[in-house]
Amino acid sequence: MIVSTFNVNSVRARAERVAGFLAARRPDVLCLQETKVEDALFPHELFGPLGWHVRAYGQKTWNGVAIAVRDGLEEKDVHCGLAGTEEEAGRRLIALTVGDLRIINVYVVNGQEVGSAKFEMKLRFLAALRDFLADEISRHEKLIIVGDFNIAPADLDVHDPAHWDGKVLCSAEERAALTAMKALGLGDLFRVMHPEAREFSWWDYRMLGFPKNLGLRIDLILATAAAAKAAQRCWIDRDERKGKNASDHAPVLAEFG
Amino acid sequence: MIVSTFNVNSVRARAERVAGFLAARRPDVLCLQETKVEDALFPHELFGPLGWHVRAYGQKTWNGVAIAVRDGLEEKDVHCGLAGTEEEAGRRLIALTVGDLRIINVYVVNGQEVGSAKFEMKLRFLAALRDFLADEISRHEKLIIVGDFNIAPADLDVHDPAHWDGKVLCSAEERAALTAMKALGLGDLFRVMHPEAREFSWWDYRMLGFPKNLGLRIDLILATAAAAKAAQRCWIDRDERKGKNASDHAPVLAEFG
DNA sequence: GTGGACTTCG
DNA sequence: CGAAGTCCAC
Repeated sequence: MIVSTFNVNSVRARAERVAGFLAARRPDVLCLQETKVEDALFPHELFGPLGWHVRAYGQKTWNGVAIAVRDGLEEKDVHCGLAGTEEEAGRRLIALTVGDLRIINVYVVNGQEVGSAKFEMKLRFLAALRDFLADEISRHEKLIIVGDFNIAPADLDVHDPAHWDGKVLCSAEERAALTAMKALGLGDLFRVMHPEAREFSWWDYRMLGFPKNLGLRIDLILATAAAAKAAQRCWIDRDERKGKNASDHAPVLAEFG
Repeated sequence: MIVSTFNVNSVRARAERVAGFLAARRPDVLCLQETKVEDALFPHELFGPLGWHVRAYGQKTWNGVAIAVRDGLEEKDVHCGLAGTEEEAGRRLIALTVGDLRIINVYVVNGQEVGSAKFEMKLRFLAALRDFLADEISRHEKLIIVGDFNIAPADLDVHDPAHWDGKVLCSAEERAALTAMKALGLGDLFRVMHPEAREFSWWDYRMLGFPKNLGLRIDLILATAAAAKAAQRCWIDRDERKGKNASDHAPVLAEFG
């Protein structure tokens, strides 16, 4: 089974790209972030004819997550929202179970700048996410949490560590919050499988970020030991960031046996 | 020689449509209205590779006219602007000569509503245009003035004359102003060649105007006797209004021998 | 640099 | 309905 995470930066603006990705990679489960659309307007007509059905949890303008599940597979225990964070942070989490795999899809708040009010909000969000995860892990042995974490775990995940040192997405506090989540028993699947690879999943639209490969790896798949044991591959589909009308993120994929 | 007039409703938003039109119809001269772009940002890169060069006279957001001339043909006596109208009406006129044919390209003000301040401004614009034309005609025997006149000359040019009776684009005052221009010795080429045809060149984007054919013929080619004598055909390219990303106007074309 | 919301205009 | 501007976020 292939699970993918993809921050699409508007599912409506990215319609053809997402359709092309589904047709080319045929993930069994596709977790989307930054759908930027309220549920009533979610473009189900994009997914249905291709053979996927979608659980969406979105809002106007910002944020929004969704999970597309390939027809034939059945999802259960769908859960929307991260309690206590939504008033200030919006709709950023959806979870469901396919077979014996619990899948949590999250869009972590960006945090704008270290020390800002939004940065404090990000830390609160990460604390709430850790608590939520602890509970989920206690009830699901085989679990993954995927999405845009807006944190580059280590210097190897940054094109220019000196330039990014201490900045938002790379600060010690954010990395500590991610470490606290991993301490619940989660492994960073791409890094486990590629201990030395300097690959990225996000490149700023500005300043020729992608052509110059000025990227960060902030889109992650964290897996419990039971899920990681089943994992066969984990890779970043860098090609999806190429060309016109691309998102600023590339999808990350993992195959489970 | 084929001359065409086309209100593109933004030359940048219409880039692919305009390129397709040039490739398909290969007009020697293409007069554009509502380019909606200042000259420094005019998309010359759209025309150059296809084999046309452009004289533009535009502004931000509104109005703007341009003339594309096929490479190999040379334009002279380029004239921009209609004196005395620009402060209130913006950039709406450009003229040039190709061979012995004087070509004036105009985007007449819309006028919003009969009796409004903008309607009075439209009448002032039409008066200034008449004076300008009188002078041009005195100096150029073979002359055409093409563009979006925002006037349907007669009831035959209106899908529902009763509904439009007296309204802006169809009022007696506007039609009288057009008649005054024609009185300088200009013929409405499409009407001269198709005395009975009920064809339109503009359909409102709203209320399914095109699917229901709720159109008006407001895009005209007026020709002096010498120019009309050389005219072989005049037609409206209604197909260009079809499909996605179309302008609300169709191009009008004329072939001169 | 790209997207969405809102406003203005036709 | 669909342009472009302004504003805001990332």
